[in-house]
Amino acid sequence: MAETRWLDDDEQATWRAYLEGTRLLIHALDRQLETDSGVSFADYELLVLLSEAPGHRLRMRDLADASFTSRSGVTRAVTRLEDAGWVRRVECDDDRRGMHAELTEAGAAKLAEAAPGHVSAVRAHMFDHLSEADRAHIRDAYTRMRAHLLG
Amino acid sequence: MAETRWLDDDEQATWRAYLEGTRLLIHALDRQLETDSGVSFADYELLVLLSEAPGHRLRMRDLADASFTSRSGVTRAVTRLEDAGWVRRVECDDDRRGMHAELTEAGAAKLAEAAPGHVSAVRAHMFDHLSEADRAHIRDAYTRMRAHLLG
DNA sequence: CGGGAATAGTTGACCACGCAACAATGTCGT
DNA sequence: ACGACATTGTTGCGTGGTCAACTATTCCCG
Repeated sequence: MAETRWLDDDEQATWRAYLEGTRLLIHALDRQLETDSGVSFADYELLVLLSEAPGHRLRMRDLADASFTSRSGVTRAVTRLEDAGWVRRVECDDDRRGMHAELTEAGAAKLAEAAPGHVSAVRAHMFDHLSEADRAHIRDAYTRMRAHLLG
Repeated sequence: MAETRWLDDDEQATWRAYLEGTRLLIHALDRQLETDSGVSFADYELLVLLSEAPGHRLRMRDLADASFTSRSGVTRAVTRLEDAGWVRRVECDDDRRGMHAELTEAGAAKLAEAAPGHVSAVRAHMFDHLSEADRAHIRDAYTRMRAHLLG
């Protein structure tokens, strides 16, 4: 085991700013969505994923993968969204184990209602503070990190 | 209400890469700490904060602020850490409402044991993928975002 | 084919966290 | 000095999440 290479001051500052900024950002977005539209950030993202899928539907499994959460988490989230009337479960006809989660009209409407405020908040809290160069570096860096972590 | 300015493709890509990369990163760090040292990432951060504080102790309130979590969260986390023997509660002598959370010897030892692996993971999953320029942009951008969100 | 292994989704048990309410204590203006 | 108000830490409650176990179904290889 080699000697540990600790973070220098600059790396420390980067790490802390990133962690704390991210925590504050997510919290702010969550509160904005919750108070303005009655949707949590996590649920909002599920609705977005469904809205982008062909036929506005996704297998439970794919929804779990796409949202980077566990399958049981998706099961419960979809039940929640179903109770709210924003999603319905549809059986697969080619796989009798399978279930689709499908966006309802009400779900699409809720998304349309919530989206503008959310996008504004993302701009106000993040993109408005980024230069073109900042954004390019962040995009490329996190794209690499994501690829590495998925590998 | 003005027309919503949606995210363009580049902003979308940035946002998704950042969100997903962050989620994967935190998850990876959490698992590394949990499996190698039996500490959650959240608890690890509390130990770090205490280790950096004068006298290895912090008021509950300050610990909550520094960790960006709620007070009740800190109360329960400290109870958890106390049960593990890594932290002890010490009454304030200048404020009878007050409580200090103080790092124990065992807590310091646990931190010393966990830190190298954690730092290695942070390097492997994040800093190794960042150029000097990437890091500078991320540091500055998130520092601004954090300041804005704290304002 | 047929049967073991893999996969889909759900559920139960458990844990972590936030909010609101609370008692205890401190602070401050008048 | 005293009463209104603020602050501290804890707790009950509700919510949301993971892991492991389970059933039902599908896959695949001998």
